[in-house]
Amino acid sequence: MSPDDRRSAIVTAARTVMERRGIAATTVRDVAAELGTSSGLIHHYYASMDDLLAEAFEQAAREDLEDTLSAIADESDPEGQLAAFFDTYNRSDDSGMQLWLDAWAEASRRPALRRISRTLNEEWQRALAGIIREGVDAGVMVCPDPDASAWRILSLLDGLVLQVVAHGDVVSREQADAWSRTAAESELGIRAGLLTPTLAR
Amino acid sequence: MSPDDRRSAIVTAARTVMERRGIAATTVRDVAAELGTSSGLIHHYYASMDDLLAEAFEQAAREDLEDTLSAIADESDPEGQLAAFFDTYNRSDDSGMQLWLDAWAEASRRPALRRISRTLNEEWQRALAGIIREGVDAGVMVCPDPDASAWRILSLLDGLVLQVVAHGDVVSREQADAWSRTAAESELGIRAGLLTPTLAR
DNA sequence: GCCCCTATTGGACAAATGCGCAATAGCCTT
DNA sequence: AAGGCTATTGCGCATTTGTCCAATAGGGGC
Repeated sequence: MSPDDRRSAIVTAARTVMERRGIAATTVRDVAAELGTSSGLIHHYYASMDDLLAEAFEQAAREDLEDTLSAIADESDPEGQLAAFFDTYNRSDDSGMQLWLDAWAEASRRPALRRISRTLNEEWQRALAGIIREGVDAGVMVCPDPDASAWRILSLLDGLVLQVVAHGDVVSREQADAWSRTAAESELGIRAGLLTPTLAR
Repeated sequence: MSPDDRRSAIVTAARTVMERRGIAATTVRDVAAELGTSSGLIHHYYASMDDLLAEAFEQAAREDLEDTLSAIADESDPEGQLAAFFDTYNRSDDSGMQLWLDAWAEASRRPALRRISRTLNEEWQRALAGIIREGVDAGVMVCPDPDASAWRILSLLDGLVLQVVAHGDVVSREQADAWSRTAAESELGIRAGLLTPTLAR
């Protein structure tokens, strides 16, 4: 197997294990077992476990982001883009959010992870702020501070989904989805119900 | 030292280590060293490390909650109670929030921790929902669904403070504070500026 | 067909961890 | 003063972890 393919296979295996066991609990041997190879091979390609974990998290998280960005790009009007944002965000499964919980908790102690986590969070916020700015320019949204609104909408969504993933039934996935859409409608001064899940319409 | 005092001293030491190293990274030996005793003593009082971590987290988190509850109780009108809620929430330092990040991340893997984390989150939400209901009854707040609003306000606050603690300067503490107060004002239909930090008034 | 380069193996190693246990020390009762 | 109960010690054990390294295999260039 070529070095590039091998590196890619290792990262993929690491992602699989990470989603099952969590970032902190992912071990070299787990990844090797998932690959069906030896643990020494992992270190032949990655200098340290931290490097591998950081790269695996980045790839998984960036993939989710790219999914959302491309779904946004498929829509022409700002309202459609915003709806697509919520659709793709809530379509992703719980394991993706569990990864984020791990990353946020570990961020203050692992510099490599913090940088990646922070950068990706900023990109999510930027994407959202961009939609809002377009909406304001097009006159379909009202927002005095798109950056602040983007942080608020994103943080509310994160905070609600966090409850779903960490605690189960305290808040349901559907409530987290519906409540965050409603809050966004109010935040951006758009018609109530406009952001109802496009799948359900 | 009496058993009760000893148990309490162990939990206090565990909290100190937890705030420094994080929940997952707190070891029996760390706690013993913090206490200046032996590791065997810890196991004489706590059957497992998980039990100790759960109890230490519960104590730390409950203390924060009680602080807020008593600050709320000191206020007579709902608006004052809501302002007190934000005041005490934001007065607590980052280490408290770091504990919550750890707890949320570990919740899905440690049953004892999940139960406590979930229960405490529900108590926070109940306290907030209670204030809102009083406000609605008194005619000073408008809210069709106090439970949902409480979850939204709490989750937004958590989501914003999460950014502060995990990533540093992405969002400032002051922004997290101000933005969440503004959102609450809008959510509950109360006058903008009414929730401005009471300390700053 | 031979040889070298590197991907790959499989285990060694030290450090760290939770937990248990036999021995000790210190206090309270009698 | 004696004795017993228990808090406390200090170490040992088994396990798990990241990391490293000498040995092997296998394939592509001469």
